[in-house]
Amino acid sequence: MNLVSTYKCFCDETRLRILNVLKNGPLCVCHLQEILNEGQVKMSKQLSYLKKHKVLRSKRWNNWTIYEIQEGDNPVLESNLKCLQDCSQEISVFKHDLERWKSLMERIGSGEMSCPTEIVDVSQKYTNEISKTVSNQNNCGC
Amino acid sequence: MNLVSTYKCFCDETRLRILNVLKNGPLCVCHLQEILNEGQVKMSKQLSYLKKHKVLRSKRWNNWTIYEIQEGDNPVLESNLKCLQDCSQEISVFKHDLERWKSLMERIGSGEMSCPTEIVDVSQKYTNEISKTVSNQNNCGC
DNA sequence: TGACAATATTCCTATAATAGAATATTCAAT
DNA sequence: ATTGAATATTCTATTATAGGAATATTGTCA
Repeated sequence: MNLVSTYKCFCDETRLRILNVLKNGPLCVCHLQEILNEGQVKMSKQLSYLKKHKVLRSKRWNNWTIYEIQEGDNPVLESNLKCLQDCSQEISVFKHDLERWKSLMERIGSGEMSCPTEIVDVSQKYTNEISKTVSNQNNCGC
Repeated sequence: MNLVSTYKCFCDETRLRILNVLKNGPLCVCHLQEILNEGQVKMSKQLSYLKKHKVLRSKRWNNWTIYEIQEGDNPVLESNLKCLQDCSQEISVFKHDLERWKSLMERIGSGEMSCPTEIVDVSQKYTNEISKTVSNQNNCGC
């Protein structure tokens, strides 16, 4: 069943952490490795797992593979991604990952890293948003 | 992580079928066995799995164990149960299970089965509702 | 071309999950 | 007490999953 396959994507901590980070925008494997502080094999495998199950898609940019969330026609996926959004401030692993995501974005924005232009764009968009004060809302008590 | 444990409850077809049926009201193990047409061990184990993970709760009534959905403080659970609701007319296993649920309810309502009073009540409520025409709405395209 | 960076894959092992057969438990009725 | 119905548990075999080490692939650059 297709439903089962979507839920399986959500029933592993590493995969949830990946999704929690990627909902802010696309990233390369090495970025995710750094943010989650996990090994290369683990990361690569879970990313391809999520890709195989149509939750992520990927593209190549030179040496890098950029992964991003594939939204579209899966309401179960959509609704649970929204739930992750609501949870991310309550669950400490998620919060820490997002903090590391922010500092990575700042580092990328400052130009001290070679990195796909698409990711640089994400970081620029982020740094623009901080200037108008980011508000962290959470309505869901999970 | 607690989230993972909730999602694990949704990533097995049998468990999804159980939840799909139980959202109409409590049932005994033997009813679920009949509706899903599955073995006793399989049913009993999946039910206790869902109970262990706080998705179901159970009570005893004579020889029978009545299982029902334990709603309350888990937004992820709640939101995915709602999604099952929306899906149940699109996914044929779910639809067939609900049809078998209906005919079981009618059989119980007609008094030809010995069965916990609580379940009889469910069947009575259901037969009352048919008289005012049941409407099957689905908004979620999964 | 050779070296190197980023990523993917293969091989292997450990652990978890699923479910059937047989058995045990619980409770009511006789 | 014994039987029988409903349910749970144990034992076991099979399959799935996760992730590390080693290796392969892909693409850049000197």
